[in-house]
Amino acid sequence: MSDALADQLHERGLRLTAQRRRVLEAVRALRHATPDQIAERVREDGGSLNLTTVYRALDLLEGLALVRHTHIGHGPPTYHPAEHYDHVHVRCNGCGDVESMSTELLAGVARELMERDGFRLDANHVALAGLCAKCVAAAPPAEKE
Amino acid sequence: MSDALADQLHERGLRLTAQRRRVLEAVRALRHATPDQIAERVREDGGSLNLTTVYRALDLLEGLALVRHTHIGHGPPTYHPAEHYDHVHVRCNGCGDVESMSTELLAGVARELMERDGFRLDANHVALAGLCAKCVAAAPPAEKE
DNA sequence: CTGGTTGCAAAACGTTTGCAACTCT
DNA sequence: AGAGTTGCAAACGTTTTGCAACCAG
Repeated sequence: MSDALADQLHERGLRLTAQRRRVLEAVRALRHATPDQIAERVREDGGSLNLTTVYRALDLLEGLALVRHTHIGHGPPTYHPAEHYDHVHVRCNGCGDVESMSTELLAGVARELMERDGFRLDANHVALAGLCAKCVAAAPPAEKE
Repeated sequence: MSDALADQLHERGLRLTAQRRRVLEAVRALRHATPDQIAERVREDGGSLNLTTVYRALDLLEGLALVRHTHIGHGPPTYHPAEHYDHVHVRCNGCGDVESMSTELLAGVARELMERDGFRLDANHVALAGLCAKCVAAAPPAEKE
């Protein structure tokens, strides 16, 4: 089951360590999490884990297509289990709120880019930016980023 | 003319300094530039300018709607004169190439977000990500970010 | 004159790297 | 045993902050 991990590692001569298992578990438990939050979560669960190791594990897990990451605004990237990656993030520059939407939203754009340029859009990799209804209403919006 | 700057500053009780004028000139000359490049440019032109001041001036100029910035990939943001802000950036995660396209590309998405959620899309603020034709062709693409 | 502005040095932030110690297989 | 892996400390690049000196109005 979770030994998609074990198998994929062994195939490549890599090792299954407690840290890697914990990082993957944390990503799956949190759904949306930064490297920092992942480390913290593992520690709350009684594990020990260096931030450096989290970065290396996430890199590895992304290579194995078990996790994916998204850039939302300026901060650190957020990691998702590969199974829950399929949505577009839309972020308000005013209040910082992030909404998840169906990838459907960008289907037309994806098609156009593919047909015209052969470009394969990764609709989930970066969050769309703008101003939500509330922040549009609130006069000259002091945008954050 | 360029004293949209002077006027706007005075209205708010702020001061027109050589540094602020130089930063705005550099942004206009370069069209696409990071804070670092802006500082360098000013120094090449014989001015002196601290990086800290560039950050503060850009913040200010953005507040005055004279410049705007875009996030392209992981690196520092790029600043544009407000007059040349109107295009979408599309970035390949494989080779890092960035293409500028008409904002038209996202017009449909912008309309949908506005109608459905009252969300005002800022189509230019972040670059769309994906893989260009070349990088799609090149086998298992080792994506960079 | 005097409050806005600058430069410098230092801190903050997220991320990466070198290296010795350690551990999975 | 031996290659892969970890943790630590230090370096990195970008951005922010505190503060004294400065200068535009």
